[in-house]
Amino acid sequence: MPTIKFYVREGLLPPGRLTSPNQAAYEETHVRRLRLIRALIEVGGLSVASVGEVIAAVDDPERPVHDLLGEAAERMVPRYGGGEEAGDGLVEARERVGELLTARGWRGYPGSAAGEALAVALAALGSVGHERFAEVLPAYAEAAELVARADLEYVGRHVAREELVESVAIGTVLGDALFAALRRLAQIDASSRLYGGPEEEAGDGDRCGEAEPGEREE
Amino acid sequence: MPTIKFYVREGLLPPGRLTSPNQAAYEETHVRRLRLIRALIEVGGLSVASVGEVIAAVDDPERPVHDLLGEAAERMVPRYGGGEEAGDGLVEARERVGELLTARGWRGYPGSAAGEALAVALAALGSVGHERFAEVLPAYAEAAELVARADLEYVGRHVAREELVESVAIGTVLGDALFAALRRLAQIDASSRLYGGPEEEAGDGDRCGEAEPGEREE
DNA sequence: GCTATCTGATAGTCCCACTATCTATGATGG
DNA sequence: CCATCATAGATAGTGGGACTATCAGATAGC
Repeated sequence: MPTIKFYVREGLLPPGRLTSPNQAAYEETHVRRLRLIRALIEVGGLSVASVGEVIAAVDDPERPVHDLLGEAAERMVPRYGGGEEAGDGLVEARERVGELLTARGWRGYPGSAAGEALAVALAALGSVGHERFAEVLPAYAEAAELVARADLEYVGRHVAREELVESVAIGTVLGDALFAALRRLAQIDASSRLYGGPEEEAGDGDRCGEAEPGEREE
Repeated sequence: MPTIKFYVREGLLPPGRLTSPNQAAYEETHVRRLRLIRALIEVGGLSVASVGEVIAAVDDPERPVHDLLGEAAERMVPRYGGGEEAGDGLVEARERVGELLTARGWRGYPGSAAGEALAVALAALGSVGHERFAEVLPAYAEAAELVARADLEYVGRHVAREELVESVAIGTVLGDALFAALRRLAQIDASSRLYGGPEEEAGDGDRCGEAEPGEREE
């Protein structure tokens, strides 16, 4: 409950309608909004400040439907402090990003947050000796297109106009987490298949015992 | 430089070989290790503590090649405090994860960190009114397989045995960032294509001006 | 009327990633 | 040889982020 007050203070959550100077009424939308906030923070790993930006975008009625998805997606590139010692392979990486965009026929400018994030990731890979990793970019891009198509299709099928921005925010952030987890699982499977034991690896979760969640206090 | 000392203290970086009580020699491996650390922290968004675990895994010579990939991948699920008020849709989500695993024929137990992460993400999506998002899981899973295959292929082609764990660590963490960026770009393209203007959107990065990196101090 | 509860505001706590200071030792160079 | 200076190692401090606790003041309900 004190956390809620905190979010209100931070502007993430609108204050409840005051029925009297000391009594506020919270409605359905508040609960919904709070769940959104928690999901973005806990699952998406966003900072409170980032959530604020997302919320602002969600609440802005001015957004044209066009580039709204892109814009919203744009706003939530989480990390990257900037890195002043850029030089490294960043310039090259940016070029590579540009090449990829044209090769794929993707609209979008390499200077966008997403493009820059890609360049940073590529540069980081290069700096640890994995410049060849760029070779798998086509496969990654293919997969990304697959996912993006699925996202769009889902949005078109199930999402009302007025919920568009919120859904994009959710899909972008939680989708990342979702896909990351799936990638992990697919990797586990693939590696077990390639290097692994004869056949059996799967089971009902014998080791580690992930079943008990109680591990943190609040 | 003080940061390096800090990492040494935290056990992320081995101390340099002392040539005399006040002079230490750092070699190639140190630089390499430092770059790995920075990449994991800055691009991968891992905490120092998580990096420590990854490093420990990388340095452990006991790991059998089998399940090493999976194990390493397992170790770096970043987020999720645990959440004691689990109940929600988590139980259902776990079931859904199990179904997905069997449907896909993926080896791996739903109770693994990755499986749990997936369940958490699904539950979060459900809690904000997007339970239908599960419908796109097959597409996501397909994409994840694509990516995982590309990863494995890359590893098989370019990575020596003794660098395996490190490469998996890098690939897992930086690959997430890479793919997230690509997904953003693909989404921007797809949405621009669907809702967007007539044809032109791409360009050479006119707005925002991402070119100047200098924004933080160190 | 009395108390328990809620609002809003202010201040404090805890954790994390660093960063600064301090001391002893030894390098460097005139 | 001796003064200056840099460095290793240890200890303590800083700053930011996300909460959390405390404190009036104002009812709501008994």
